[in-house]
Amino acid sequence: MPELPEVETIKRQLDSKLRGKTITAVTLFRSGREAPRGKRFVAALVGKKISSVERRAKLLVWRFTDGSSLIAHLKMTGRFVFVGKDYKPQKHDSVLFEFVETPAMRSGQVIHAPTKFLVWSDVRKFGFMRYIPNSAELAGVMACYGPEPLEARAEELADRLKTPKTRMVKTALLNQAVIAGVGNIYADEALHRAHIRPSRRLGSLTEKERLALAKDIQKVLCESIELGGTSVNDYVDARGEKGKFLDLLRVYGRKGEKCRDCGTAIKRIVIGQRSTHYCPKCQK
DNA sequence: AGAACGTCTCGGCCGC
DNA sequence: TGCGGCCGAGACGTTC
Repeated sequence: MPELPEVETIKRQLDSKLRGKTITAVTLFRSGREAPRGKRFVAALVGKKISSVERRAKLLVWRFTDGSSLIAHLKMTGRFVFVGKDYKPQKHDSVLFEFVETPAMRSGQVIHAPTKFLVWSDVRKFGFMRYIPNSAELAGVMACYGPEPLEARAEELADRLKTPKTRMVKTALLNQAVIAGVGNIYADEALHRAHIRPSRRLGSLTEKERLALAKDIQKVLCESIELGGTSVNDYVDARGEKGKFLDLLRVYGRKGEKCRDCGTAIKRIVIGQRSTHYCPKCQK
């Protein structure tokens, strides 16, 4: 599923196409967790004008001009994809949004002239959308997350990797309250770059190692964003295109293949029920 | 059959 | 004995 670089890619596409537009229709194809209390969800959104689309951790945030917002989490297989006017809903689609540039008024009637269609689909239905009525409530949701790795200084990120001393570093990286937005792929990739084994306990890391890891987290995320993220299985961006970072992965999904640095076979273990990949020679 | 890019909840264990 | 912290297991649909 999308991690920070993939969500960031989608965020940029949504922001560039939806900023300033108004939602004119929301169609639900099935009930589900992604659209709690369907009618109210639709009623809350229709007529809202988007001031910007932002990202926090792996959440997408549509900010509306009236201070309310819509948050969306793609989890493993959620997707926002722009579609054409004659698009036929597919099996796992659940919501279709229609937008107009500016709602034209004539004799007190809103003239519907849709210019954009966006579909939300989710094969596994883990993802969700939630309408947030005011900025205070939104702030509450955001407060659950640790610092944004591309906004915080590396030193600040490194400091968050000190405790609890007995926690495995991989487990800490996956915890969104520690650092926001890092998921399974980029945790493994950053640890390889920093030459640190995923099973190391935080208490065993030197200050130098923590700082190196923090900087490698920032680097790998930036590099992936440049290439539109990583598509392992399902991920596509809002244009329906795959990310191109897959070929640059050094360990994730490369069990048995040679380490690009030393030629040793990449190992796969399980930590915190997540598959974890590392080079037994390069990572101490 | 087993695993999949995320996260939540629950139960058990450890240590103060 | 009580409680917080932490960890692992299981759950959430579906696909390949």
